[in-house]
Amino acid sequence: MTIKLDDVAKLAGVSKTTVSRVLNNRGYLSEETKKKVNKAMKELNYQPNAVARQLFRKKTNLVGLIFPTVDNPFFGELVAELEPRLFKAGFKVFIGNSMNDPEKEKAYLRELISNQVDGLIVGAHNYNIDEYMNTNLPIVAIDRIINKDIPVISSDNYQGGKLATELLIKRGAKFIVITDGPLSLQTPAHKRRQAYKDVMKAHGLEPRTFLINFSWSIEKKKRSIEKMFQKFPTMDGVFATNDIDAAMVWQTAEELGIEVPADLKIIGYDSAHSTRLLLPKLTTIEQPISAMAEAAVHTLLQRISGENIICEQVLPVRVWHGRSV
Amino acid sequence: MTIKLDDVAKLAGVSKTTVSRVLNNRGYLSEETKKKVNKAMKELNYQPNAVARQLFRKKTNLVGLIFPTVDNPFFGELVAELEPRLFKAGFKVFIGNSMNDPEKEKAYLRELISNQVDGLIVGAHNYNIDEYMNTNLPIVAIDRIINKDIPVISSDNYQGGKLATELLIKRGAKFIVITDGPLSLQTPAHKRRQAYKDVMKAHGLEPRTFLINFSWSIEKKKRSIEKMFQKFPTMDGVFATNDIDAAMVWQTAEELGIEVPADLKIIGYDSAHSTRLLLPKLTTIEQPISAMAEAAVHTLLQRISGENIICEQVLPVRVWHGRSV
DNA sequence: GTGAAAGCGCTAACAT
DNA sequence: ATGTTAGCGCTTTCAC
Repeated sequence: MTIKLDDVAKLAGVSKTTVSRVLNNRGYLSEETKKKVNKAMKELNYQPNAVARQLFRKKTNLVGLIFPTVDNPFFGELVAELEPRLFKAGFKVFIGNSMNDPEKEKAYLRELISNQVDGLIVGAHNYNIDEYMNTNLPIVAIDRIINKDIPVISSDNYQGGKLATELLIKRGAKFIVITDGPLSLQTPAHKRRQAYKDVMKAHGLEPRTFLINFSWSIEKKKRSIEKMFQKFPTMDGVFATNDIDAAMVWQTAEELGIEVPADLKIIGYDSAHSTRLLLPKLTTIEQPISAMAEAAVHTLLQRISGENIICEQVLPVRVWHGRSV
Repeated sequence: MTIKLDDVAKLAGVSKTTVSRVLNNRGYLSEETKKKVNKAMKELNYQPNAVARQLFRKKTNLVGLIFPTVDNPFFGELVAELEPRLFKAGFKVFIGNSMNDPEKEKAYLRELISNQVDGLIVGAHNYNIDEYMNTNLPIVAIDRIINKDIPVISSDNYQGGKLATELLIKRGAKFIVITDGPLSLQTPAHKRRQAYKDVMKAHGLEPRTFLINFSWSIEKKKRSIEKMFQKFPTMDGVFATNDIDAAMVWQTAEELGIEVPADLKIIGYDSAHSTRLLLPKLTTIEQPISAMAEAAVHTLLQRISGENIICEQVLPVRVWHGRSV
């Protein structure tokens, strides 16, 4: 049995109200009473029940995070940057890894709403989900379009795609393939592909897309990449829209005896801290993860406090110069 | 204003009790009533308030996860493996990144207890924290000793340290340095160092430890590693107790013109999925992350359901053969 | 089969 | 300066 307010009150010889007042430091209290109550709380090792408070206050100080998986350097770093900022602002964090499964995402959404979270930060890359529409919960999306009313934080995907493609071309690549997820996902990240196409066309080169789904297993991705090499034997450049895929392309090239960057130039995307530490030689587009987290939390807090600012925030990217291009 | 049970009851023309029964599928109900109520719930888009339920039931179906940071391939993968298993078992997940800050860990612990979590999985590597003692909350620790009553899941750290050291020696290294965190942390991972020492001594070699604290910044780690090379100019082997450090050692060696593995052999530890994808050439000790997550969840669920099994579970490790040794 | 009423632990009017 | 009481949204005895 856990200790509750009433137990403390009885031990201190006062009413529940008084204990509550001490707990919340509200109203008039004599020093003596405060001391008595504090002593009783210590003695019983009293911990207030947050659930009861939440019910009364209709505020939980809980924020839900829905992301594909934390087991990916980009999302891992993003969550690691979000969480302490939210904690500092007084929020605890629920996490849900949707693995890009719409059913799981829906389930999370329901659970989180049911748990009365005060807000949501969503970075999962899913198909349209009605549940987002029927709620006036404060939500912020990262790199994802949910609907017009939900603010989106993203990095400059068009610029990133442009920088990547131009760099490959500048270094002499002509047969450049972009690896990307399905277009059916509504994400600003598709601007990377648009930029790629635009730049290719501007240089009189033919754009080619090869599908690699983010949520495929490692084995399936690996087989797909091998197929890509078969399908495009004269390929001399790859723009992979995330670093893990870029690393797998590089690995496959090595297995096939293809020299990087001499025979094949590879550029990735994301450049999370841990990726840069493990594979600094990978040339890649660096997303400002920390700044994105900052913007997301800032915007969410604004929303929670009632400011109904609708906006899209686009943060700058830059090239991380490794040795793969 | 949110829709509550009472609103549904009114619209359906029944009592709260009946709606609650429909919601929980309990007791006798006529088909007709069920239909009426379900219709009303749909119409109002009713979502039950989990907080109110939690207060009544004294069960939250919430589990807290306390880890240093999800922005590290090992912990990221661990959390990614824990979360879906807990979700499947009906639990939602709170996450707290302690960054090995005891104050933050204490704060999390208090918050989570206050939030009435049903259980805790702790993998943060901290100094002793009293708060763990004064609770009879079901807890499972990963690679960490909290007290005798708390089950520990770990991989076979002694065997890992032995395999690593023996491999370095077998390939001809003689001046082998281990990089490790401070001994003051109570973690079974210290057995890696013990195994290293034992094996070195058995081969008549002198063990040498170089401190690299997990929670140092990248820059500080980098400077430390550079110092290590200065301090031990004849070093020909490094056993890094995590892969990120191993990668940094390798990177520094390259900058200094030292050939790996010819002049310097490096072996890491952890071998998370994403690390293996990014840097498959790193020879390292592979922890069975998925099996550890499975064991942790299984044990926690047992504890939550009241079985008071005290146990230490040690799972096997193996060598990932890259090209750095 | 269905409803009225009490209570989970806490807070805040409204007394006194 | 402190206590009494009602109520947050839900579930569950106990009646009918």
